[in-house]
Amino acid sequence: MRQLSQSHKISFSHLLSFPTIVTNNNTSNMTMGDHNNNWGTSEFNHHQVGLLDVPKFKSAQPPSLPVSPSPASPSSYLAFSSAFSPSEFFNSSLFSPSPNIFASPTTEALVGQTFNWRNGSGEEQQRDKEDEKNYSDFSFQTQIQSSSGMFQVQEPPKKQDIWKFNEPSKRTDFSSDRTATKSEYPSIQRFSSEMASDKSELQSNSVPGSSRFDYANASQSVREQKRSEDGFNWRKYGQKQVKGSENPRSYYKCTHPNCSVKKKVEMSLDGQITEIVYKGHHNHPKPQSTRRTNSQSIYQPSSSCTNSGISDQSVVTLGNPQMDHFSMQEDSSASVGEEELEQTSQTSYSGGDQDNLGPEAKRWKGDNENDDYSASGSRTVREPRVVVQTTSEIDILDDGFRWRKYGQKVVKGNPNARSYYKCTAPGCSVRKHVERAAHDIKAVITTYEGKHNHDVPAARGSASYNMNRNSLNSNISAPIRPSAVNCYSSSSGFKNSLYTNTRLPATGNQESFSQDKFQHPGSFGHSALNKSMASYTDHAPYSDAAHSNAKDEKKDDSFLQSFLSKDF
DNA sequence: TTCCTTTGACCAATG
DNA sequence: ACATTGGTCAAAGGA
Repeated sequence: MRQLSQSHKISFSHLLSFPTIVTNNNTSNMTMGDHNNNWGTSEFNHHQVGLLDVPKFKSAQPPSLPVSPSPASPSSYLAFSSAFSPSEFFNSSLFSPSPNIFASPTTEALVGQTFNWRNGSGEEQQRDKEDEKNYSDFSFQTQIQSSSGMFQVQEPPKKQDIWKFNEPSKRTDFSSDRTATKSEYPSIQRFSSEMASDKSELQSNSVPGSSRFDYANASQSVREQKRSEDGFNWRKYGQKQVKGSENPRSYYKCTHPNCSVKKKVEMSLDGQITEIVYKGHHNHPKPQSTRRTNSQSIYQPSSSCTNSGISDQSVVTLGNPQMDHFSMQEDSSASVGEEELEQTSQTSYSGGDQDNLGPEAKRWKGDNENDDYSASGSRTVREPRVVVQTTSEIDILDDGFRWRKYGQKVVKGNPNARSYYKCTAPGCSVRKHVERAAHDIKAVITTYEGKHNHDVPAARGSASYNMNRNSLNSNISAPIRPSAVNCYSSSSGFKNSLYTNTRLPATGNQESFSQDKFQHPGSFGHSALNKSMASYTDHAPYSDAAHSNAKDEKKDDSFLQSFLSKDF
């Protein structure tokens, strides 16, 4: 582990000194034969590696949890504009994948983004409500690509009243050394909350180039820093190495008296929170935040950060530079008050098929079924009924289209969750799902269904956006644009493409359409950084995918319905 | 002194 | 009943 962590060590300046780290440094060493496929392969080593750490950490400290995000300014992170793509960086050999934190291969780089999110400080509930209507419009906008929010209405987890919040890419490591100090973690958490705490502050800080971090102010009181992004104070009471994951799991209790809310957090070795599971509901208001005055000092959001507010009921995932994943869930049944809707989760089942719950989840489920905690003796009386999940529209670098995640599940034969995405273009019913191959975490299987009825969207704000749109012709809008398409899934009609051993699915896919890319560079806001040499050899199957839209739509609906009703 | 994290040990749930 | 695994406790130590 430590060796692994060492391998991740890289200084921030070093990072910046390699702003155009070439993708696909690794060549595929996995053959499609592993899947009985003869698909074109491209290297894909997707992972959620924490990025860019600030050089503040205890040397030689093991990455015990909670690994503390360094108090780097988000702007430092956000400042990764087109000049530097973290995803590209991740493609470099400087990073190795974290096998167990492969949350979503489709949630790639989101750099230099602009956030719009709901504000959530307690005293601003009124404004929250006003903002609420805009909440669905929550969006990430990036200089390279953009994301807009989505809602995902999920049925309550079957036989499960825990909130499981999976944050595949909770944060970004700003430090070069993963061995961050514990005080840094709250910092990053605060970033999330503080981003939410005051829109005006953030906006005022949203000055281009203001990617400055006030380190002096970062070292404020420990207690303050220990407040999590959800606005509550937590006390860690345990840490455990769980099976099946190299990421240790930390257990936290709410420090408020008589409050038995717990959460467990899994964090990858590189410091990224890969999963947060909440249990119970707070029986108290969120602690009065004093961070507001500190927010600016702690983080000076860069220009790419604007803020429309984050609700206290939301959990902000400041993610992985490859993925900014904003997730929010609301417990419609919460009775403590809206302020108590802080518990959010993205149902992401880590394992098991039954109810999509792994043993671990079942344990907590069982606890909740009993409505009490054996340890604390206090009771949890509220259960989430309807979960509304807001996730950023996810821009998929790999194929140029924008995708919205609408589901995730673990399927038989593969412990890795399969992410389901739908093209966000209006009227476009193309879907795809992505999963990491069971046998090789470096391999990602992407399965497409349907045909895009639109051009490849260029990155919003991209100078070439219009050019791209104008230049794209119908031929370019070939059904789908994965790099490798192999076969139909007999059951779903999905078409499979397999990316293997590539750091980014993006590169492989894009490369597969390299000609398009060159002809229409605007199609890929980050294309300049893509130097993937992966080749795509077989487009033919796409013609098979060119079903009629009507057919696809029908299939979409049925699929989605069945999917949601069955698994969500 | 207080509060927190760390961490090994213990307990309980699960298969 | 047993082994495995996850969850929690609590002493020790740090900030």
